[in-house]
Amino acid sequence: MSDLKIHDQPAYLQQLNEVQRQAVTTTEGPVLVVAGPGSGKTRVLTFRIAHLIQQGVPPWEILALTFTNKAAREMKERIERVVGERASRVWAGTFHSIFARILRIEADKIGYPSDFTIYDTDDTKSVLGAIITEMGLNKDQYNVNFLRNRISSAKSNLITPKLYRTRNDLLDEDHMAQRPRTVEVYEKYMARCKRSGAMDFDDLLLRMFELLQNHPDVCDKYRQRFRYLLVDEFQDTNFLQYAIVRKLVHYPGSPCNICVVGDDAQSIYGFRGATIRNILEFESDFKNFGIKVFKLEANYRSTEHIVQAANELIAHNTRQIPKTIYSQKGPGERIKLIRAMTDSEEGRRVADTILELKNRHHLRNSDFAILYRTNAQSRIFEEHLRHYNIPYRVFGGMSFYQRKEIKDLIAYLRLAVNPRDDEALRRIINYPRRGIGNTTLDKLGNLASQLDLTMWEALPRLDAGTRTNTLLQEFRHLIESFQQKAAQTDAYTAASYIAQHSGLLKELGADKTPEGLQRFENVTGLLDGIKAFVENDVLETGQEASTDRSLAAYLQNIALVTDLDQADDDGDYVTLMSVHSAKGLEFKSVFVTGLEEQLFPSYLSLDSPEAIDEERRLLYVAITRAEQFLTLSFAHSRYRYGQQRMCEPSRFLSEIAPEHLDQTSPHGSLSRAPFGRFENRMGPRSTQTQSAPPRSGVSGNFKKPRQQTLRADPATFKPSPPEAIQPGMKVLHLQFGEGKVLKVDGARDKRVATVFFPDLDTDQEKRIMLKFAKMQIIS
DNA sequence: AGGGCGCGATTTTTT
DNA sequence: ATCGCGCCCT
Repeated sequence: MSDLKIHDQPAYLQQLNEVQRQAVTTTEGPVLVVAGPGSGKTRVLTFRIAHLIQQGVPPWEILALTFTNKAAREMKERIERVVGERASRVWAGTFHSIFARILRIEADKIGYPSDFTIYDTDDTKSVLGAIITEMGLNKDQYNVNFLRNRISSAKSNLITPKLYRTRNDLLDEDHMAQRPRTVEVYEKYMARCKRSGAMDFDDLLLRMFELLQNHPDVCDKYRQRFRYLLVDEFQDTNFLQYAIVRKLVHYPGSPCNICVVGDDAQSIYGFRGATIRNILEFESDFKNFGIKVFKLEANYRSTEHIVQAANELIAHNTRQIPKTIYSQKGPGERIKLIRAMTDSEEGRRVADTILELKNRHHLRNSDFAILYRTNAQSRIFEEHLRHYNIPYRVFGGMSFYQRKEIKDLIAYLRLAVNPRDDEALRRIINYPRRGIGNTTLDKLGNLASQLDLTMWEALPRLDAGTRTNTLLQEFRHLIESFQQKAAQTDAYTAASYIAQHSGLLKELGADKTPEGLQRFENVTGLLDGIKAFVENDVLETGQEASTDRSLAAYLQNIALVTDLDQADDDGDYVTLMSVHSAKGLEFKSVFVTGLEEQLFPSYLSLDSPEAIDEERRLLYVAITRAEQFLTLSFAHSRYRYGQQRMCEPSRFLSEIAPEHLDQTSPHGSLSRAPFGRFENRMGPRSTQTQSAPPRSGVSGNFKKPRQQTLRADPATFKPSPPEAIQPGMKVLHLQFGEGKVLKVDGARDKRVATVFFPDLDTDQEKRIMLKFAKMQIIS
């Protein structure tokens, strides 16, 4: 901050160090930002976008691609803080959601309906299962998980079925693996998805690439449109994602305003196709466009021992971008090492250490994270935390949207929007049971592939005997009535009609076991979420006003959302998660556990140097999550697969200089007094979504306002017509109480009022979409 | 059509 | 140990 011209600069630029500032203000031409952990990466990215807008770039000409919805949301929020509402016009989102949006617009050009269905991993496996059954293949040999991986990685490397056929190396591999017909499965799979009007996650990328490749006019349109392109976590991109990015910016005469931000040392998703080469070779790829490289090496997160240990560790990797991360926070404490005899002792001592640190440094539960390589390790920590009454929350595991009952209802909803969705149909044609058994289903499947139709289309042509025919016809009428509802009413009306008339609610309601009750609640929770989607009148930060409240719109919203995105951050609990899930997070105190050979590094990585390097990066990520206190732990024996096994300390431990480690026993006088309230999740393997109903995909924030004096009574509440609402008026909002209208902008359906609600304790200023507003004018 | 039993697998995971 | 799946029996 020694720049003399500092006072001439906008406030946001003054919050940056020299390198960061250059990375933000070098707006033209290709830029690579190598961002070490805790180096202010997100700040650079968001300020850069804000800066572009301040410089007069129209927000809609900026495309920012991320990997998670959470990252995209945070980015938009932070941009809005600098440039205000204009932020909502920036195209910021995940690769998948942005491309889905474009593909829906351009759907007709690639022979898809614009309301195409998005298949998740389960749907994909189910399609593959049907194909191998139909082809009469052995399902151990042609294992669906293998096939899914193989196809996914082919797509991620831009290998279409046609190209696959020409690739002798791949065909040979399949032959050697006794799976010579893999390419046929791949072809059939693609054809089926197309026929069903469905795309899987990889297709969203592949079809995007093909759209740009095969339609020069469309390609030009988006090249013109997105004059400025930014990519977050670039080290996690796969070949296909990079190919799309290149397509958009790498062409003769391109202004080539692309900025990629990432850290090769934090590339930990190689197993799902991410290729570290993208970032390593980015510089040479854009040399001709005059690329500038900025390295953010100042770490504002962690103390010196932690940063240096991380540096030493990662120095053992080959192939990396040279950089030296240095701490800005003083030496701090040494890294504690726990050597335990057993996994159970490890658990106990981690819990002990948490109590001790809480005591000595006045930390909150939420300042702690326990990280592990595999999710199976969480159980022991849970037991010990429970024993000490330390509240905790386990991340990972089954998400809300993966639960069977949720997927069942969603399958009905999907079918109502797109009856060609074979996977949805297969899932619910006989659930709840309506006498359409496997025999009939097989016949239907065979007929469909014979006629090259979807099952829905083949349904009326199937003759399965008088009795079954009647049942099938009833089913058709049922779905047709759902289709009608979906087309004519809003998402909630349609969904509750469907939940009721499909018999799903009745079926679930009949089960009075605790699990059955939970399932019923999950489904009603989903319906509540849909209701919130329909009634939602609050325009979230960075959101564009959208007035579509149809079932189709709802499904499009949830298809690319996980409930990890909506993890509520209130509550004081210790975080338990895998190292992978911890990426991007930070905690005052971090425990990295199970540092043993075969576990961390994983036994599956032992025979490949590249895989070991990725494990090392994984540990690098884990270590650099810690701000002040880092504890590493391992056990000499551990139960694995029901057997107690001896284990060796991880090789990675010896790669950290002993001077950073504090190996003295942490046990002085330890208070065993229980801290915190007992508020653990119910079961040992619970997830963070235990009881929380999902929030609407569009809006999120439904914090209940405090009960205050001026609260609307739903019984007497009469919403005023939206047209009547004008700036300066006092209004009563059904949810937020009394408020004052500050301004109204937008036109017709998209009118948005900015209202100040004094009764709320946070986010008092809300942007309310008047079309859906539940507000009554007081004066 | 559904329940029960036995066998095999079991890193990490956004979208 | 634990869970999911597939097969077989009722």
